[in-house]
Amino acid sequence: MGSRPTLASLAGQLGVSRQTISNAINAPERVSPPTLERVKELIAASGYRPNSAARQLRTRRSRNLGYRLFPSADGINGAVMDRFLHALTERLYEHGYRVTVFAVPNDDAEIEAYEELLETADLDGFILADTRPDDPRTSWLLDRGVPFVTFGRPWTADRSSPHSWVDVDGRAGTAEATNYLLSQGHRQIGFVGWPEGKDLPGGRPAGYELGRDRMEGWKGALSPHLEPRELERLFVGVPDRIRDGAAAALTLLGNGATAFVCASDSLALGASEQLRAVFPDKPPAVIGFDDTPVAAAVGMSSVSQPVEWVAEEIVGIIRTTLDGPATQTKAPQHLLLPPRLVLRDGGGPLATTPAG
Amino acid sequence: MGSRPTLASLAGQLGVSRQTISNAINAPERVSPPTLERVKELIAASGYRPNSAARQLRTRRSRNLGYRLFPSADGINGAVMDRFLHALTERLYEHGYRVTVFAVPNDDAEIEAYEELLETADLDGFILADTRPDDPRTSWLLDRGVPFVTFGRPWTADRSSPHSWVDVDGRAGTAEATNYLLSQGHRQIGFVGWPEGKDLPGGRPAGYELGRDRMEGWKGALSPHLEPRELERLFVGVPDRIRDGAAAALTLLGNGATAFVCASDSLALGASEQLRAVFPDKPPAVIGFDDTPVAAAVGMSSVSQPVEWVAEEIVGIIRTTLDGPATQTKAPQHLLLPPRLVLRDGGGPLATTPAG
DNA sequence: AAACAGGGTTTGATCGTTCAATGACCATCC
DNA sequence: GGATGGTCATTGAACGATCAAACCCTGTTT
Repeated sequence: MGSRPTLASLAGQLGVSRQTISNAINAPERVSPPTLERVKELIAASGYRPNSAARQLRTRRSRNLGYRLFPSADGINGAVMDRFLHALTERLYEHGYRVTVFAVPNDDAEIEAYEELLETADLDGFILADTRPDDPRTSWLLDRGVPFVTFGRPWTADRSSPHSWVDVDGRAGTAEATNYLLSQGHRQIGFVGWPEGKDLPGGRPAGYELGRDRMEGWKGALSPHLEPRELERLFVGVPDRIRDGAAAALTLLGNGATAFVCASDSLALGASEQLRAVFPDKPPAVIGFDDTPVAAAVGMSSVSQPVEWVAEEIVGIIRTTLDGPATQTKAPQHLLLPPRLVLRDGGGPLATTPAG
Repeated sequence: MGSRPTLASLAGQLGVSRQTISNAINAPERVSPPTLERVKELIAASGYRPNSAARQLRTRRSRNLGYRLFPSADGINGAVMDRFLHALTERLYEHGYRVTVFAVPNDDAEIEAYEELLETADLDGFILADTRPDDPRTSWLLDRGVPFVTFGRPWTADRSSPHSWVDVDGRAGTAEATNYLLSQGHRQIGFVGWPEGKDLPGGRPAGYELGRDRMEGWKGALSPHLEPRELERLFVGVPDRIRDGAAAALTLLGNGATAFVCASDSLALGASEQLRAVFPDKPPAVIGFDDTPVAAAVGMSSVSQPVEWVAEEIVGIIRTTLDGPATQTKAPQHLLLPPRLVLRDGGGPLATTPAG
C-alpha cells in the first residue's frame, strides 16, 4: 500500500499494458491522444516516478555525473570553485542530472577513482574543474570514450583538443583591469603574479599557465605605454599567499608603481592591506582576481569569473552529448568566456565609527 | 568483448552457477573453501564488479547519500563546510558510499528536493550540515523513516531528539580561548559575537543558538573574575562581516578590553586588522573561531572545529544504521566533540621585508 | 476479395543481481 | 536400511523498466 506505483500497477488500474504507460512517458507520439490523456492524468494523480535503478539497468544510463572535490586552497580562492560547484549542481539538477562528488588525496588516485566510479556507480560522465598541460586525466578519459567536459582549457600549444571545454579568458580580465587603471591616468601599473613553476595548493602544477595568461593581459594592455625594461620592473611573481602579496606590493612600490593588478584576491588582499598601512589616507588602487567574498567584504575591486555562465555552458554541452540524438555529430566545443571587472570604492575593512 | 563480466559469464567460465559467484561475494561462508578460492581468483583476474543498478534494483539500496550544498557564505567561514564535505566524502567513499550533492535556492525547496531525490535517485539517506530550532527538515525525514544524521545538534530545550547528531562544543572552544587569555594575565576580555536573531548568509535563522553557545563559553570562563555589569560592557553582537568585526573591536576597546575572543574568523579578521591599525607596534590578542585558512594566512589564533572527526563519527553512525544487522537496536547517537585552540603568533599579513 | 499499409497497442525477452526454495550428496544415527 | 541432518550448490522467480517484434483493427489498394 505504501509501496510506490510501477508501470505494471498503473497499467492494471487503467486496463492497458505497461508498455503503453512507458510510451506515454518516453514516446508520447506513439500513444493515441485520448489514451495519452488518461495515462497522464493517472501518472500525475498517483505521483508515479520511474524507478531509476530499473531504468538504469535497462538503458545503461544513470543520469549521474562525477565531480572531483578539491581542497579549498586558502579559503579565499576556493570560494570560486565553491560557487562553480553550486551553479553546476543546480543547472544539472534542472535537467535531471545528479552530481556525485568524490575526493581523492592525489592525482594518481584520481584516475583510479574514475575507474572505480565508472564501474561501481555507473556514472555517465565527468566534469573536471581544472586542467593542466598534458593532463593525464583527459587522455585517460578520451581513451575510454568516457564523456566529459572540463572547466579550463587544455593549455597545450595549439589548444585544439578532442574534448570539450569551457574556460574564462583571464588575459582579457587583467587587460580590462589594466585598461581601467590606464583610463584613470595611471601608467606605472604593477602586476603581482605567480612565479614560474608555482605549485598551487595541493601540489598540482597547474598554475603556471594560468598565471602567465593573466600576466599577459596586463602586459598586453600596458606595453603600448611602457618600455620593456619598465614592464619588467613592474612585475613580481610570488606564491599565492596573502603575506607574499603584501611583500610584493612593497617591492613594486619601490619600483615606482602607482596602481596594482593582481593574479588573485589572496595576493590582492595582502597588497591592499600593506598599501593601506603605508598610505593610511589614500592607498593606491589594487585590483584582484576572482571577486571572492573577501574582496567584497573589504571593498576591493576584482575581476569576476562568470562561473555560473561556465556551468550553464558546460551543462549545455553535456546535454547535447548525452541527451542528444545519437546520430548527431558531437564535435568538441571550445568556449572562452569573458570575465567582468567589478569596481569597488576600496574602502577597506576598517570601520571608522564604533559599532553599538 | 569489451563488455563487463557478469555473474552469469563468470559462472560459465568456472562451470558453477551464478548464485555461487554471488554467494562468494555476499556470503562467503556458504561456499566451500576450494570453490571460494577459485571464484575469488577469477573475480580478481577478470576485474569483475557487481552492476550497481541491478543490485540496487534487487536490494533497494543505492549506497548513495544526499548532501545539500549551501552557498559558501562569506568565503571565510564557508571554508569549514568545504573541509567537512571533503572529509565526509572521503570517509564515505572508503566504505563504499557515494555522495550526491544538491543545491536548492531556499529551505522550502530543500524538503521538495528530499522527496524528489528519494524518488528519482533512490538515496539511502541524508547528511544535514546545519540545524536550527524546530527544524522542519528533520521532522519531515523522521516522519518518513528516512535515515539521516545531522552535523549540528537539534537546539531544542532538552536536546533529546529521536535522530542522531554530531556536533562541536562551541562553548568549550570559546571557554578555552578565554581561559588562555586569562592565563596570559588578561581580565578585560571582550567578546565579539552575533546579535540575537542574526541571519546567517542565505537567510537561515540558524545562527542565534550557535552564537549564544559560543558567547556563553566566554561568559562562563570570565564570570568568576568579573562583575555582571563589566561582562555586559565587554560583549558586542554584530552581523558576521569583516567590517562589523572591526567596528565592534573599537567599541570594546573603548570599554576597556585588552584582548578579544570572536564568534567567527570573519569578525576576528576585522577586529584584528582594526586593532593593528590602532596599535601598529603591539596589537592586542584576538582569537577567532573556525580556524579558517585566512586565520592561518594572517597568523591569527583561532578555535578549530574538528570537522574531520565529525565526518568520521557521522560515517560510523550511518554505517551502523544502514549496514548493521537489522535486528540491532538503532538508538540515536548524540556526540559533542571538543574543538581545539590553535595559537599563532599573530604576525599579521604585513611583511616587513620586500619580496624579490 | 485478397493483399497491403499503418497507427495503436500488446506480448515476450532482457538488463544483472539477489531471494527463496529445492536438490544432490555424504555422514551419522537408531 | 531408512530416517535425519547438514553442507554445498543449483534452479526459478522476482525487482521494474525498455527494446523488439508481433498483433489487431480499420481503411485502402489491386
